[in-house]
Parts: sequence; structure tokens; C-alpha cells
Amino acid sequence: MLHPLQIYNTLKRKKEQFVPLHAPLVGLYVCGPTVYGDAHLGHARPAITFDILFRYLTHLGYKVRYVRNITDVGHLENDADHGEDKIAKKARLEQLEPMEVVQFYSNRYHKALDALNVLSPSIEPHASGHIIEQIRMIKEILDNGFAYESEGSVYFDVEKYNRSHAYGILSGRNIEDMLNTTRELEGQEEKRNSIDFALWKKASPEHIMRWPSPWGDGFPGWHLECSAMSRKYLGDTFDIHGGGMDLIFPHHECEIAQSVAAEGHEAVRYWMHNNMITINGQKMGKSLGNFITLEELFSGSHHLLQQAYSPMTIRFFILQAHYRGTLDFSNEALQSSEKGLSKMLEAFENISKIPASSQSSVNIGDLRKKCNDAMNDDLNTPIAIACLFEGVKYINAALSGEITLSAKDIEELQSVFQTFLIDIFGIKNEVKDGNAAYESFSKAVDILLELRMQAKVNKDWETSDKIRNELTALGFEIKDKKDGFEWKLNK
RNA sequence: GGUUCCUUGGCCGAGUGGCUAGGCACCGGUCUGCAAAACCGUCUACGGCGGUUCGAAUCCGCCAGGAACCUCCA
Repeated sequence: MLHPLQIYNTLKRKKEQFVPLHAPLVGLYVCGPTVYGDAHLGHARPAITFDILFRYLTHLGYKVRYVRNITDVGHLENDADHGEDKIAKKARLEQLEPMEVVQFYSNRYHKALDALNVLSPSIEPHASGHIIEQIRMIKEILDNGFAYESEGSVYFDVEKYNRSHAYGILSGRNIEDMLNTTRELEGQEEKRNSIDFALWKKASPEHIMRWPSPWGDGFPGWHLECSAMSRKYLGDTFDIHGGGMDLIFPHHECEIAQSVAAEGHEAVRYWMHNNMITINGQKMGKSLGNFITLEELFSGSHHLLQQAYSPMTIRFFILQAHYRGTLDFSNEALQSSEKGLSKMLEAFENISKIPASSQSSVNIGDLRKKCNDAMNDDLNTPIAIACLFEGVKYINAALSGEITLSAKDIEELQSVFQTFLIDIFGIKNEVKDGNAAYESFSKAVDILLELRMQAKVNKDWETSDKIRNELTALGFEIKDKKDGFEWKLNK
């Protein structure tokens, strides 16, 4: 099975043909969230980007094992917290058990991702559930001489590693620059070098999240969990590792070093990184305090939001930009996505209303190929969406009788939209899908509009406009046709 | 300061050495009782200055502005 899928490999800094190690199986690992706060718009980017990759690989016929972790331990804070774990810090703040915090935010994360129609990964491992694997990996690194113990902590010896391997190959840095530019931080004295990173960190007496280890009670370093868990579920070597660009250094760089130091070879064949969502040109982020949570976007409750934006609008907005480019948040951009999506969904639903002709007056034959080509070119969703809009044009033109389409072409349009818009892009009709009451209320609206038709026949414009205006105010869009009416509910 | 990257029309965003996506907005038209939707048309850009080339927005150099990473981060 050979598909011409090209993906950009951050490690090689170019697009490469994707050839899985064990086709038709594909191993995919993506860095998930640290669950100490609500997911914001920035978190939606990798979730959706790699959801598309997951869906597209599946569409191509691969059997994908998609692993996306939950980080619930080990994030050191090197500022005023003196090495206190983020989860533990928040826990004390709110007087909750650490695992209660983890559960709370994990649930909310899943809820937001469900709303965005992001498929669940095959495995969602927690770092806290893989302490044994992480300790084992530290031992291997120690045995191979690339780490050292100091005051109950274990550090990775970057300089020693760099003598025989290249530390910095992913991020394009060299060790001399790093030694010169790394900021002086507290708690550095127990390390041989400022750029050494923790594999295991000794827990201070008040530190709640702690596990026993050969080096005393403590907790694993942040970079280790992904190395240990990806190895456990995907093997020593696997196909794709994804995450946000801000993780390239140090997180992914350290992962490479850990794998090589433990196993003697790199684990990941293709590194993929999504770019940031910006707000006023600046990265949206927790530490910058300029983020908008997904829940706020869905409800419109944030001072920067002019209105609520539905999960599908957010999804479509993200897909209208290529995943490797920055994407700037603005109400205007979101609103245009909302309208564009509405137009596309409506066209999709109208395909079945196109009257079939004996032959087509236009050639829609290459639409599917164009969509495929776009996706094969490093998941170029904006191009693929542009192609679908070409299809929208055909659908509308056929409905208004300006072009004719054969039954075969109508079927092909239906199939292309089903495949790309629904199956691969994961767009759904939020009003109809999963709404058990839809049929009933839709009939109720029909009854009202039939009354309006009667009023129109009687030239009772007052009644007719009253019904239309009040429905419009409720979010319905009423369209008069030559012989009847159509409506839809904008959400 | 170091490393990497970006700058496209009113807005968002693709793309690329010659054939100049797409969405949204605006304006004009068709349709309509009036609208809405749809359709047709208009507007047509690649930060600045040089260079390479028959030809550059696309390659190279310089300048300006911006960003990411170097510290937790999607």
C-alpha cells in the first residue's frame, strides 16, 4: 500500500513521502494537555490538526494506533514555586486532591473536544500511571552513562550525550549557544551543566505528588513521560510524533536524546508540529494571560468576543488555515468562517434535491482528485476546502437550473462531500445531528410557514412578515421558493 | 543577545519563477409583494530597496516591521 501522502518532517525541515514502518499499521503519538486548567483556543489546534491526520490516515486505509497523553505530573516550575509541581500547586490553592484536579480538567477537556467532534485517541495514557516505565527508562539511561544522580534527583548529561550524538538536531540549536544563553535559574547547583534536564526530581517534604524510586521519593521529569509512554504503546521505533511548535525545544529535543540514550537509536520517524493561534499577532497562552477558553468561545462569554461561536465554526476556522502557519484570532475571521461553513453545509444538504439530467453540462470529474491531492500535500486543508467550495458552486448552479448534472455526477458530489467534509474534516450539522427532538420541532416550523404561505396567497403581508420576522429573530433563516419555502436554523 | 520563521487585496487565508485559490465584507445587477438565500458582475494583492532572469509576489542580498523558541506552554 503506497499513498502519495507527503508530510513535513520537522527533523528534516522538508516534506517527505510518508512510508509507514509496518503498513498498514501506523503509530501516532501526540502530546496532549497538562490538565491544570481549561482548554483554550490554542489547545484546539493540535487536537484538530492531528484529528484530521488520524481521520485521513484511516481514510487511506491505514490502521492507526493514536496515542495522546494526559500530563498529570512532573511539570516543574522554575520560578517562584521552587520546583513545585503545577498540579500540586493548583491543588493546594483549591484545597483539592491532586487527582481530583486532574479528573476535573480531564473531563472538561474531553467535553470540549467532543463538542469539536475530535475523535478519541486509541489510547490516552496518564503520566501518573506510568511511573514504573519511566523509572525503568531512567535506569537504562543511567546504565548507558548519559545521566547522573545528584541529591536524590537524576539529570540527563547533555554535554556528554552531545559528544557522541547530536543534541539539538530537531530544534537546530547547538550546545555552545545554549550554554551561553541559558538563563541562570535557581536550583541549578546540583546540575553539572545548566542545560542538563531532570529525569527524576526529588520531592520536597511538602510535595504531595510523589513516588518511591531507587533515588528516593520524587517524581519524573516532564520530558520523560512521552518517551516512556510512546515506547510502551508504539514500540522502540514508530511513525509519527506530533505536537505544538512550542514543544520542539526543549520537550521534543529531550525526548530524542532520551530515546537515543536509552535505546541507542531515535524512536520517531516523522516529527510534525502545528503552529500557534495568535491573538493580536501574539501567541495565545496561559502565561501571557491572553487566551480564550473553548467554553468561553462556545458561549460567547469573554470580553473580546462579539458573539458565541459554535464548535463547528471553530473547527472550520482552524481548517481554513494550514496547520503549519500561524492563525490569527479575530471576531471578523470567525464570523466569516461561520458564514462560509453555513453555506457549505446547506449546499451539502441540498445535493439530494438536485434534479438528475441525462447528462452533465459541466465536468466535475476531478473534484475528488483535487481534494485528495491537497490532503496529500502535507494536509493542505484550506486548498481542499476551496475545492469543496467549487463543488458548492456546482450544487447551487444545478439547483437554480443553470447547469445540469447527471445522476452519476450528483452521486459523486454527494460522495465527495460525505468523504471530505463529514468523514475527514469531521464537520457535522450541529442543529440536526444527535438532536432527537429535531423532527418534531422541524414539523412545527413547517406548520408555521405553511400558515405564512396562506397569508401570502391572501396578500396578508402583515401576518406573513410577522411570522417571518419572529422566526428570523429566533435564528431561523426563511427562504421563499417559487412554489413553497425553505428554512434553516442558524446556530 | 543567540536560533528559527513570517510580512499577500477591506478582513481571514492558500499558492507559486510566466497560466494570478477559496471564504467573508463592500458595491452594481437578476430574482422577490418586500426580504433572505442563490446566481452574475465589479474591485485583483503579494512590506521597502537593489540584484539574478526573456520574465519574480515566488530565487539572492540588504533594510524595515512582526513572531516563536532559548523558562512552563498546544
